[in-house]
Amino acid sequence: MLRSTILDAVHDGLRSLGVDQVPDGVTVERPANPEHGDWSTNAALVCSKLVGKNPRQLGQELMDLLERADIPHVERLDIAGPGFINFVLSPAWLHDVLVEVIDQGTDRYARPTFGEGTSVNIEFVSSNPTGPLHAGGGRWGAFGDSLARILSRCGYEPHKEFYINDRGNQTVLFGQSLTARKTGHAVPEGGYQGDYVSEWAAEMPDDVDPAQWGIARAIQEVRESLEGMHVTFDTWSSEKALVDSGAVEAAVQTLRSSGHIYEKDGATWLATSVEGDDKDRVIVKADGQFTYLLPDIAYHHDKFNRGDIVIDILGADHHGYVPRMKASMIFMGHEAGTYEAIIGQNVKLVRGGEEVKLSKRTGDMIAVDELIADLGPDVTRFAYLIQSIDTTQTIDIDLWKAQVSENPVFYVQYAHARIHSISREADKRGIVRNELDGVSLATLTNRNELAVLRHLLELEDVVAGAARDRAPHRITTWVRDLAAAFHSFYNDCPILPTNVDPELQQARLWLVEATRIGLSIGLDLLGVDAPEYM
RNA sequence: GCCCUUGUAGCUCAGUGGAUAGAGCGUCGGUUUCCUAAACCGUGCGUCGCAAGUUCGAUUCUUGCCAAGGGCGCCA
Repeated sequence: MLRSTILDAVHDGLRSLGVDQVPDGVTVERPANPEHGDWSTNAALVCSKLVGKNPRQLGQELMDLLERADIPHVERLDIAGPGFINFVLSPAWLHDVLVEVIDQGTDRYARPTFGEGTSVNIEFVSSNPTGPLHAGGGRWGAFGDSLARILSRCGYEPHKEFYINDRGNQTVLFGQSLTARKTGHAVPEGGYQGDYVSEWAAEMPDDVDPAQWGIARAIQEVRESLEGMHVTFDTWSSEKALVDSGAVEAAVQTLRSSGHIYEKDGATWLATSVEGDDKDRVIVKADGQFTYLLPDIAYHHDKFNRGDIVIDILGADHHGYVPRMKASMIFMGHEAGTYEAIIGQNVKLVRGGEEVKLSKRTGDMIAVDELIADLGPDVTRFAYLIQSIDTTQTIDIDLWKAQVSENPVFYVQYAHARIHSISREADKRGIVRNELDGVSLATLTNRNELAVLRHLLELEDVVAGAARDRAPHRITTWVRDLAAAFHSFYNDCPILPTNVDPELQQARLWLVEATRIGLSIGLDLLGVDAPEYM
């Protein structure tokens, strides 16, 4: 990589200027403003104090050395502002990027390797199996599935998992609600009021356990809804099966031998506060029943069989849960940091100018199905993935519906479709793209052409950053930027007309192909279709 | 009271320890005998919530305050 070559040269230069230990803060970065060159280093600013010179002076001396260092593609050096050294490169270095994209293709370009050898278990959605998935829950589906794709691209082996809470009070109430509706009685206190309960009750055969039948019905519904936006799971884990297997008792044994269990007020407590929790937690109540926490501990322990790292994606209302589970996993013998929780902020849904409160129990529902039916899977997923999971999201359904043909998803997809249109038109006109070896990329000098290449160059860093920071929305941002650069290029740089120089035409055809590769990679990571026609 | 997240353009949101803070939508104007106008180009726009600290440099990090949302059960 050219960046590391430049960084090495900077380090060498600093050493010969008397900086023995080059600080970590010395970096080589792409300046935001293209007028500041292609790469830039803050070396003189960071090191000036160490050698007792002012930044401009040190910068000048460093620049003199770098000019003699003969770094490939470097055309010119500038010192600017408080002491930045800017590297202006010949376009040839970006042409190398084009060759790299083409050589490596969709499968191998922008595929970091730092995750190799590590498996990651990602649990997400895991909504209560007592009804359809509401539109807020779709956010976790889109997020989790895309994160898995991104991690996979970085070499990790992701394992996507859905936990079915198919025992406990809620399931009993749900079963009772179904029975009540089926027999024409009132739904019990605290039961489920939604219209779907009546609909499902009508489907329910007479000779079944209502709770278990209802759960299976709900899970089928949730699974199909999520598949409707291309979200799938590798494992659907049953809480009931886990409890029946004796895993809970085994977990208690392990916790007991870890020495963090004690009895108080007739209950059994887990001393999670020694690992950062606010207070200790009850795991077995005075009446002998265990709390929800205990099966959860057993389950999270079990997930380590399917991942070196275990990630939960949880809604903001669960954030208080994280410290107790972190502590519990340490007690269960898992290294600190191998359990990780991503807290996503909630989704607000607005329809007809008013917020719709989502609750299965009261029956106020906008099912994710409904959203997908209105907007289509691509728009729905893109909408969920367009902003950071740390921000509360407001989805105004009327607005998205109205803008269904005029939104960022189509903008990006249109770029991809345009590329295929170019190929089709080239075929029609008998224009053949020659082997890349024989094509002179030096003809690509237009600022829009180079801008496309700069974006392609960024992709590997963007993918790596999205994986490390668990931030799929960075891919969304990148893909929009690449599409914008491509549309500008397309408008400014004709490709197929007869008056285009054949050399340039060939180079542009390859640039178009490289863009196609970039868009395909990005859209695939988001789980959004890359259409050939629009 | 304590904990988590957020506070950036009219709206919805990106972004960054640096050099003039960005995009979409909305406004107004322009571009098609030529590869998809679902596009492009131009136009306006900001005390980056407030205050202090760290730093050569803070919108970005730390602390306090203010505001919004979400949590603080022997519920799950």
